[in-house]
Formats: sequence, structure tokens, C-alpha cells
Amino acid sequence: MSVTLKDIARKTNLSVTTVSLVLNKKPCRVSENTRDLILKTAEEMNYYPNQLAVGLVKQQTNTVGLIIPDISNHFYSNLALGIDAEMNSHNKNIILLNTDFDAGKLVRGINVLKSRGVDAIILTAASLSPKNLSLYSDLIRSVSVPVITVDHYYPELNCSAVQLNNRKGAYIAVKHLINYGHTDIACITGPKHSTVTLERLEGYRLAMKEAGLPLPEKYMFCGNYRQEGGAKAAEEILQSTKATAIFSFNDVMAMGACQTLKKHSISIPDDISIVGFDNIDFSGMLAVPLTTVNQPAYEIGQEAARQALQEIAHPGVEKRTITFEPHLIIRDSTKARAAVKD
Amino acid sequence: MSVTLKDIARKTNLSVTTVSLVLNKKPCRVSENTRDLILKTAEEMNYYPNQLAVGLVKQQTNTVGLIIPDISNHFYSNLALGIDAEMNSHNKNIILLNTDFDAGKLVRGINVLKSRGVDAIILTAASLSPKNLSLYSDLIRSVSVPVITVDHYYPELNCSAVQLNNRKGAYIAVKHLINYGHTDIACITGPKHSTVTLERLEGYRLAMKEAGLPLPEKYMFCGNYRQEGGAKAAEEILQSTKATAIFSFNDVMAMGACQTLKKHSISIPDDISIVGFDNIDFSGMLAVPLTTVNQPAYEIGQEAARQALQEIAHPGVEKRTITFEPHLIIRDSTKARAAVKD
DNA sequence: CCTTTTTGATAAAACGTTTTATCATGTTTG
DNA sequence: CAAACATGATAAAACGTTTTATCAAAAAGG
Repeated sequence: MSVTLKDIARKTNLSVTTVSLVLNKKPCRVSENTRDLILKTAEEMNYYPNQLAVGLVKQQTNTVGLIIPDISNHFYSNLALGIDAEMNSHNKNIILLNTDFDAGKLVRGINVLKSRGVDAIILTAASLSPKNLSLYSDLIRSVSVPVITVDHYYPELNCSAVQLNNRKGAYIAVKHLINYGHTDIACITGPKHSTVTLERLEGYRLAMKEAGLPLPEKYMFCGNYRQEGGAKAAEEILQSTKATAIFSFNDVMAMGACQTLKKHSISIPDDISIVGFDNIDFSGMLAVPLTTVNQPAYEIGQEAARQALQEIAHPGVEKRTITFEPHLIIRDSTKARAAVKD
Repeated sequence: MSVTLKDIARKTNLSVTTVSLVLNKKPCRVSENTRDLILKTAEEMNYYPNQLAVGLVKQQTNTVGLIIPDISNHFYSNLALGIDAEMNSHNKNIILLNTDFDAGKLVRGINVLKSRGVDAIILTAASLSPKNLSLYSDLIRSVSVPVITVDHYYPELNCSAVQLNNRKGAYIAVKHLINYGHTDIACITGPKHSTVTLERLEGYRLAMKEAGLPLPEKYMFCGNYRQEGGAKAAEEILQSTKATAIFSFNDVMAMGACQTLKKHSISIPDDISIVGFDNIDFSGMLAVPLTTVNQPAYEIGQEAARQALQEIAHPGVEKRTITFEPHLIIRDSTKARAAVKD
């Protein structure tokens, strides 16, 4: 059992009140002697205030909730690292909830965090679907603490957001392929209900449309933001299209696709160009270094954490939407289209 | 403000006691009517018990602390995922503490977790140094809840441990290089005070000794388990040794080393063979797929979580040491030594 | 009809803090 | 010397639960 205020009070023959006052450095009248005595005994007994009790009375837990789809995904773990770093330097701890891209877990997660009295929630909205957003929005509005969404901005939710300009990211990626002369460009998307997916899809469509290229639905393949999803989608692309370029909605799926292509002895970028999204650490170190859209995960996390801290410290401060602009990192996986092949 | 038991009591004209009893499904005498009424109103008001209060009285928070050096490191994020999955299915949440390999943060972290009343602590001991272990061991023993160390077993700590047989892992890695005819084998270690480092060093030494090879200190280069540390170490290796093979103590540093070698136009494995440790997801997808020692991070995490749950459920259950056996995954980064080069 | 038992519900203490209001002392002051 | 004021400390309520012991009323038993 831990040492409590009462223990110190008993040992020093003082009241709990006095001990608490002194240890919290509250302005109060206490003699030099008793002050020293208390400080010394607390030190000796290695006293740490029980944060459950503190939280209960202060209605502040110095804890923030972090809801994330998949912590083993490099993008999210870097995001988490940025958040943790910022929170840590403000003496806040984070409760990590992994949703596995499951909307049910997300909903339960929010309730869990509420019941744990977190001071704020940082929510990667990846598994929110715009269709039943109104359902979530009631839930999220019922959270009395600041909520910061990362990855996307939902006006309905009426909360601050830190996001990447996904549409632009996708746009420049596809534009790059088009500039290289590609016209048959397949894409590997994320789950259709994810807004991140929808935004990137918009960018893809825009670039294609602008270039006067057709938009056959059968060039869009639904992945899951995981490696094996990318591998499977690439398999389908090979079977049912004559694409010369692939735009994968994230790097992890692009890697899966690379594996499939390699298995079929298809050369990247000679036969097929491929561009990813995220620029995770390893994308530059692949067999064929991956051309990709940069997304500064750590910085996004930091910024989200900062905004959360702001809103905790100054309740009612205005909500902000912070948008990071993407840029393309051109490596070796894309190349000008070979003279018409057939 | 959240809805409390008192709110429900007021609304139903019942006492807090009755409401609590019913909602917790405690065996007690309550009429069918009031039971239904309570259940219904709780549902309507969307009541969730305040976990701070519950934790305070039950002395159980359904929270476990996870202390990790670097969540953005693929090994640790997979470890975290395994732990979270197992904990989640038992309705426990995890508080994540990132130490940045800083022993000071680790110590503070343990105290933080204590004061937050976690039910158990899972501790990756990477930043513990065996030298001042006695210092930590007092601290850790002062934690009244189960502590599970991952990554290493310290008999002094007297707690359960889930570990990889690091010595054997290093041994088979180096043995592999020796079998390939290499004699000048450099290694890139982690921080010298880390026990993981020391164990792997032992394996390296053992393999070299068994083969009758010399052990020049200048063939050991101190890294930091991060990419840039590996890159720097490789730089030094090139300058000051004539090594034909490198054993890196983890994959991430091996990747850093690969970059350095590439920069110097040194071929892997033709000029230098390299073997890593961990087998993180991407190591098979590198420019030169990496030969490495497999370490099942997710499973190690799961097992650690299971043991923690056991010890929470049955205090005083015997401590266990669970050891995973490593195996070598041979890919393309290692090769028989070329005919004597000079 | 009085005692015992059952039924349905509650009061109160506890968990470990914080914080406000109050209370004895002793010390000035007019 | 009484009145006013400092000084050093404390009691008690509050935060939102859980849990034990208790209580009143109704039903059953003799």
C-alpha cells in the first residue's frame, strides 16, 4: 500500500490539511519548522499524491486519451511519439486506445476515456464514416473536454482539427504520374467509408479529370491501409487492368503491392510506376526507393498536442483547424512511361 | 459535467446505494420495478461510472502502465500492439510512457504509474543499467503491483520476465557469418549499459571465441538502436577496420549502416555482409533484403500481458520467466566471403 | 395478537485528496 | 487592560463511487 497524506500527518503529529497545504506550496501560514519537517518526512517516506484522489477533487487528471487505429503503423506510431513528447514536457500522460480501424471500438473508446476523466481526447478519425457521422457527433459533443481530431476535419464535430491536405497530396501524386505520360493509373484506396480515403480519392479524380483522362471505376481498388491489402489489390490490378502506374493511398500498401509485382517479375518502375503516401521512414530504403507524398507525422502529433494543451489551459479558446501542406518526394519507383507497350 | 450515481438517484427517488447495487448487478433484494426503473434511467442518461472514484474505492483501476523506450521503433510498437490487444480483450487500458532510452524518465515513469494506481507495470528494461541496478531494484520492489519486465530478466528484481534468448540470437547470427568464412566481423552494439546489449555481446563473443577468432575491441562500435547511430557506426567501421561482415544489434541500425555503405558504393553482400536483429516488418523489403534474427514482438507483448493479467487476478501467483527462442532468417545481405581480399 | 422472518430499501463509512472556513493562541495596540 | 489583530494550525465538506450494517414495513408463524 502506498504512503498517504494521512501517514505523513500521523508521523509528524500534524493534520492532513497542513501537510497538504505545505506539499502543494499553497500560500498559508506555517512555521518554518513544521514546513521543513513535513517536506523532510514526505521525502523520506517517498510520498507521491494519489492521482485518482487528486483527479477526483480537482476534476483534472493530467491525462489525455489517444485514439488510434493501429499503433504498429509507422505513421501512427510517429504521430503518437510527437504527441507523447509534447504532453510529456507538460507532465501529462497518455492513455492509448487502439481501435484496429473498428468504429465500434472507437465509440466504446470515447466512453472509456470520458469515464476515466481525461482532460482531452486526441482522435484519429480514420475509422469515422461520414455517413453516420451524426451518430458520432452526438457522442463527441457529449464529451465535455476538448477533442482534437487528427487526419481530418469534420465541420459537424465542431472541434479543432490537425490535418494534412489530403486532396492536394493525392493530386500532386497523380499529377506526377500524368506528367510522366501515364494514362492508365490505378489506385489502391483505403476503406471507402474513411474520409481520408474520400479526400484522397477526390484529389485523384481531380488530377485525372483535369488531364482529360477517363475515370473507370474498375481502376480503383479498395485496400485497408495494411500491407496485405496492398498486395491483394495489386494482384487484382494485374489481372483486370492494363495500368502502367499505381497510386497507393499509403506507403504500407505500396510495399505490399511491390511484393506482388516482384513475385510476378514485373519491374518497378520500368513496367509499372508506383507512388505511395505518408513517406514513412523505410520508404526510402526499399529495394526500389518509393516515390511518395510526405506527411509529417511527428509534427502533426506535436501540433495536435499543443492545441489540446491550449484548450485545456484556456477552456473556450477558439477552435482551430491546422492544415499541413504535403509535398511529393520523388525517388526511383516512378518513371516516364515507356513507348506505348503492347 | 458527467452524469453521476447521485443524478440517477435523484431522478428515480431512490438512494445512491440502491442504484449502485443494481447497476453493479450485486445480489441484493430489490423489486423488479425499481430494478427496471434504474436500468432504464441509467441507459437514458448514458451513465458511465467515474473510474477515478471506482479506482479509489476498489483499489483497482483496470489500467496498466507500459514503459517503452521508443514507440516509433517498429519492434516496440508491435510489442505495444500485442500488449494492447490482450489487455483490451480484458477491459484494461494502458498508459503509455515513452522514455527515449532515458533512465531518468524511466524512474520518474515508475513513480507516475504508481501514483496513478495502475494494476500492473510492463517494463521494457532496455534503459536499465546493470551497474546501478540495485538503485532501481529498490524502486521497483517498492511498487506494490506486479511488474513484468520485457526484453530482459533481472534476477535481482524478483519479478516475472518475458525475454528473447538474446545471447543465442547473437550467437547464431555471428555463427552464420563465420560459417560463411568471415573472420573480420565488426558489430554495432547498443548503449553499453543496456543488458540487452550485454547479452548480445556475450553471444557475439562466444561465437568468435568458439571459432578461435580474435576479439579486438576496436571491432565493436557503440550505437544507440537508432538509424542514425547505425549509419555513424558504419562510417567508423569503414575508416578503422577491414571488416568483411557486420553484425548490427538491431535492424534499424542495420538499415542505417546499409545507407552508409550505399553512399560509399560498397556492395552488400559482395563487399560486406550484414546481419541484423529483430526482423521488423520492413527488413525483408529493403534494397537488399536483410538477414536477421527473428524476434516475435507481438507475441512477446501478448505473453507479457497475459502474465500481467495472471498476476493481477491471482496476487502471489508464482513469478515466471518466459523465454522465446530466436531463429535466423537468411536473406540476401549475407554471403560467403569472397576469396581473400586485399 | 405477538413474535419472527422476509422484503425492500437506506445511512454511513471509506478511498485519498483539496479547499474553505474556523479556531485557539499569543501579540499588539489604543 | 480590554480590544484588535497576527499567527499557526485544524475540522469538515466535497469529489463519485462501493460496501457493510441497519432499518422499517409487511408477511408469516405460533
